[in-house]
Amino acid sequence: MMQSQLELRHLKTLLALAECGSVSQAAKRVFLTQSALSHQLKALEEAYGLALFERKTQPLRFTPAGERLLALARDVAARVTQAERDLARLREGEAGELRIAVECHTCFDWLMPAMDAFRQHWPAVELDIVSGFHADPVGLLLTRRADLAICSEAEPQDGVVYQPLFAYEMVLIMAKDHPLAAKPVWQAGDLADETLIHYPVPDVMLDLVRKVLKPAGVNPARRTSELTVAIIQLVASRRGVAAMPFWAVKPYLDRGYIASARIGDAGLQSELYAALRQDDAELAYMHDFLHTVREQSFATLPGLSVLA
Amino acid sequence: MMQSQLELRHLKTLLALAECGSVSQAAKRVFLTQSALSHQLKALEEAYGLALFERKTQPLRFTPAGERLLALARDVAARVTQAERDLARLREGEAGELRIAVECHTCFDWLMPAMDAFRQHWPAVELDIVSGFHADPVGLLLTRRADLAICSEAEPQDGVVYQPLFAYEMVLIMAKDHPLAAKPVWQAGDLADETLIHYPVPDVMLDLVRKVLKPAGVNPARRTSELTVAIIQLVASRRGVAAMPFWAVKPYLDRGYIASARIGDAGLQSELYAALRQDDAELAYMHDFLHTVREQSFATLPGLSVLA
DNA sequence: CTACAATCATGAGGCAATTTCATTATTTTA
DNA sequence: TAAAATAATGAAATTGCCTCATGATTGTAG
Repeated sequence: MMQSQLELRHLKTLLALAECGSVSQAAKRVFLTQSALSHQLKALEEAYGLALFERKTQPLRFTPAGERLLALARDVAARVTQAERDLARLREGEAGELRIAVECHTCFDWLMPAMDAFRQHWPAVELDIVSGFHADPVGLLLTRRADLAICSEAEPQDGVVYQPLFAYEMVLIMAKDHPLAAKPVWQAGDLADETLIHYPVPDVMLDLVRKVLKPAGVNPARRTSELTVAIIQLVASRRGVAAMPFWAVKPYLDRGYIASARIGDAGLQSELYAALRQDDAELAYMHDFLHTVREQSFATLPGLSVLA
Repeated sequence: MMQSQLELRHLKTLLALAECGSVSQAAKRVFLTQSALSHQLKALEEAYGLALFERKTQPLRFTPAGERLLALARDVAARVTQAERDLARLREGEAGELRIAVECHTCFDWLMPAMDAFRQHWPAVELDIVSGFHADPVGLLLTRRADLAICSEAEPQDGVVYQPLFAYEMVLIMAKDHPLAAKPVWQAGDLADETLIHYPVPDVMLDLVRKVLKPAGVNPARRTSELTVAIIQLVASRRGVAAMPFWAVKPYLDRGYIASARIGDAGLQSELYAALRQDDAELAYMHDFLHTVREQSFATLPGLSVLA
């Protein structure tokens, strides 16, 4: 007994498990196999001679013992993170500059909370948003008008490195009484006679157009709006359909304002990357910002998946 | 960079290092080799890109970065210990009985603080001391009049297990103006014409008599006293010499009240073990008590060494 | 109710991280 | 200044963790 010593790795596993509710999902979160986590948890339970979870349920439930260890994990993880931030500041100093270029409207939903959290930890880093929806946010990086760019593809470019943030599914939303509202999966052709409502940005920045409609030669009517809530309202009022991140529309779906459908049989997967200048790639506050974004986003947005 | 993830193992190493002041001593404390710790610390420093210690000094000093990690270690270690205690209570319940048989007078010096700390953590465990200085404390165990016995030797016995506590050196103390006060090492023969002052216990419980004088056939005059301070006073008043644990007399040596000498060329090493009934050997509160004793003792008594 | 999909458990085997060993370098002490 | 103690280093060895492959179990759809 007590053969395997408790390690931070175990606590991180517990945190992932609590967030994901299943061993296999948690495994993806910590970049290990389901098997690895299963072994790890079994070892933990044997070490303490206590059941830590009830596995027969979905999502799995923690026993009181499991809850106690989970509380330790939350507590310790926060302290470790804080200590490592302090070390990074000792190494690189407190100050820096972080101007963020954003090309997607919905990004603000997760960007704002992340920036708020980051500001607490790095008060001396100058945070800024480079607004205006540029077709080429990476260009801003190289011309030093921004230090970090959010983008949906990692096109290799000299002097630029890409850090994966997360992936999610874009769903099609429509009025609840739309004739095709019951159809669980829409194909490109189903959109031919619809009005597509989207943000006022170039087509290359619209995943639905770029990855689905254009390849299929489908070209529906268009209408634009700046605000997410406005788009939702237009959709609910049968003025058209829109493609939105699942996490952005889930609250409206839950309340029954609108209906949603998968786009194509496999669904339309979107990815988000952060682009940085190679020189900045090792800066601690950059890493910490990206870490904060992932942590905040996974904790608050439903349906996210990890991105290698 | 950041190749090796921080683990609790590293934090434990830091704690040992802070307590011992040297890598090789710390290595003994955590039951690893000096080399292992050296590699470990180097990896830590490389992972954070920071020097954590100044090695050119004795005892070694922590840099600000090292201090920060050390603070994390103290903080986290305490929380982990507390959580594991809670788990143990979930597993085995809060209550229990812990009657301690003690055969050595000085033991009370470290036993009392340890019992105080333990009482905080296990309020429902009935703590008691079985007093009277029995020649056979292990007998009390088997007759169930005690649950734990402190003893200086681990004589194998059926149904009894021994847990090492710590080891220390017994030194000879004498008046500062004693003719042999400058002699750094005393041999058995040097005691022939002295008066030996000791606690009123059987000879088998006096390491000096049992391990040194008897084998050499030396039989000095005797005098007894119950109290450590009284013995110190008698020694300082040139009424005789005494053998005492180094940690018990260090304060008096530092203040110059008495002088001390090593007993025999290798010194007289004493060891302390806790004896338990085999049935009780897995009880969490027993383990925790032993752990508390070691922790408290190493933290407060000078010159202790670990015991396999 | 059965079949399929998803999740979890388990044992064997591979591999990488950590430890030990052996040695050299450095610092402290006598 | 020599000797003793402590620390660093590289290579070898061990340990332990992870992955793979597979079987068991649970949940779900037809």
